[in-house]
Order: sequence, then structure tokens, then C-alpha cells
Amino acid sequence: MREDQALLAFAALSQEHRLRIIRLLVEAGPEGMAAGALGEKLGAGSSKMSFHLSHLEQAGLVRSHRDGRLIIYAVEVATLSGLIAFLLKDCCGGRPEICAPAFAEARAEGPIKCSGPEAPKHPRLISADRLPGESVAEEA
Amino acid sequence: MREDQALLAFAALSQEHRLRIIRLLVEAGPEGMAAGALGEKLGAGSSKMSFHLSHLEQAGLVRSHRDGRLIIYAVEVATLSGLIAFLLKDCCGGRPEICAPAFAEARAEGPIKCSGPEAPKHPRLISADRLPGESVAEEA
DNA sequence: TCAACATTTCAATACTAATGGAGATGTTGA
DNA sequence: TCAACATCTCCATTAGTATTGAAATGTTGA
Repeated sequence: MREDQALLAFAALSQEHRLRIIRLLVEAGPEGMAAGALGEKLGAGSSKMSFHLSHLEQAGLVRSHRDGRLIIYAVEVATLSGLIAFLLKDCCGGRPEICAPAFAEARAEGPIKCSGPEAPKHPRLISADRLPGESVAEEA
Repeated sequence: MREDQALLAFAALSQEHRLRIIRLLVEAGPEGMAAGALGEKLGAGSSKMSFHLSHLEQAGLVRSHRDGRLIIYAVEVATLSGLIAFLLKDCCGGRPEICAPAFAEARAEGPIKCSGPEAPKHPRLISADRLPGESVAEEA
């Protein structure tokens, strides 16, 4: 991932509504979700949703396709994983004191092990009602 | 990491100067770097640097201490790893199709393996002159 | 073709962020 | 104490972002 793409992605994720859209879309999986359904979950009007969704799409974090009168948005997995790789590689640059705790923290308490083949297919990690606060053992 | 902290961190990383500051500080390691030295590397004046550095400090991504007439900035490792963990856990939520490629990409081509104990102490992964463009095998 | 619907686009407004210069603050060595 | 230095703070300006409501676009089923 190039630096300018990473900048766009960070900017896209730095807004509350957009971050929650991404979390909902990750949860929704490859089938994605209609703009209206997302707006309903977030309590945001159609115009607002359209604004943020197009922002996310420009950053390459989601893609969309029309299905009848709905427009379905789904997360662009490659960009998200590219962004994580960017942080791991270009930003944290092989310093184990940065990466190792991240891996540990991501696995600890996390419902799912991420890197193993033993991970379930459709985990539903993020429940929408857990979004505002946080779960249990956090704080980096 | 709480959602609001992650939002702050993403916002902080979404600006070209600030992203480069972080990369320079990761490269510099625990000893950190003086504000002026960073400004010189980035070709930015003192006022601009002060603005961006305090932005990064508010986001918890760097810490500072005075050393004589210099003010030394160093990356706050816990926040950076917490942010990666946030992406892995709360955002990508155990979907291996997101995490696994990130790990693979971070390791492939990357000078250093990240998660193993065999990683060198002081790798100098990022050379400043490689910042604008990119290295070799990228594109998520 | 038409009404109802889902979504986007547009325009106005308010807000926040980025920049550059001038001056203030704190530190050093003489 | 003072001049030189490193950095920060303040101010004005400019640019970009978020929000809202109204209108436009495209789709469906009758």
C-alpha cells in the first residue's frame, strides 16, 4: 500500500460514523449491507450516509453495487488488510516491541484466533451494541 | 483501545507530516528525536512541527520530554500496537481473510519478521528517503 | 406510464484543521 | 545578567470536512 492510499484510509477511519460503518460491514461479511440498513443501524439520515459511504469508497475501503433499488456496500478486504500490513511493515518496521503486543492483544480476549486455520468461518465478533463502550480487557 | 482513542489515532495518522513523523520516530527508536531535527528532516518550520507534534501527543502516539533546550519526542509504542490490535480485533473481528493476508504481506518482502523472537534489536527498516514512493512488492 | 421507494447530488451553513509569521517562554553558556 | 537558541503559543487566513434539507436520479411493481 502506498503512503497516499494509507493516508486516505486513515482519514476515512477517523470519523465515528465511518468507523462504525466499517465494523458493521466487516460483521456483515461478503454479502454486504444496503445503505439504508446501515443508516438505520447508525441512526443517520440518507444524505449523511451517502456522504460517508462515498468517502469510504474513495478511500478504497468499501465497494458497492446496485441490487434492484438498493445499493449494497461491502468491505474491501484487500484494502483493510493492506492497511494493517502498512502499519506492521512500513510504520512499525519490524520492531517486535510494537508488533508482538499487538498480536498478543488481538488474540487475548479476542473471540477468534486470527492467523490460524482453526478460525471459524463466520465468527460474528462484533456485536453492534458493543460499539460505543468497550468489552473487557483493553487499554493498550 | 477504546473507540474514541482509535478515532484520535486514525485522525493523527491521516496527515502526511504526522505520518512521516511517526515513521521517523519508529526508526529512531526509544531514544527519540528532537522537534527541530524532525522539522529539518521534513522541511517544516517550527510552528508547523509544534502543531503536528502536539496533535500526535494528544492522540497518545508520541510522548515528549525536555532535554536541555531540546524537546525530545519518541513514539508511544503501546498506542501504536494498541491501534494495530484494534484493527485486528475490533475491526477485522477474527475474519482470517482480512488478518492472514496482512500478516503474510507484512512478512513477505519485509526486512524483518515481526512476530518471532528471532527479530533483530534495532532493524532500521524504514529509510527516510524511501518515504514518498514505495519499496517493491506492495499493492493490497 | 406512474406512484412509491432507495439513494445520490446539490447548496447553504457551521465547524475543524493546516499554515505562516510574530512574539512569548524556558534553557544554556559566557 | 544577557545573548543565542529551541520550541511553543497566539493570531489571522485559508482550506477542507460534516451536517441538514430539498431536489434529482434511477428502480420497481402495478
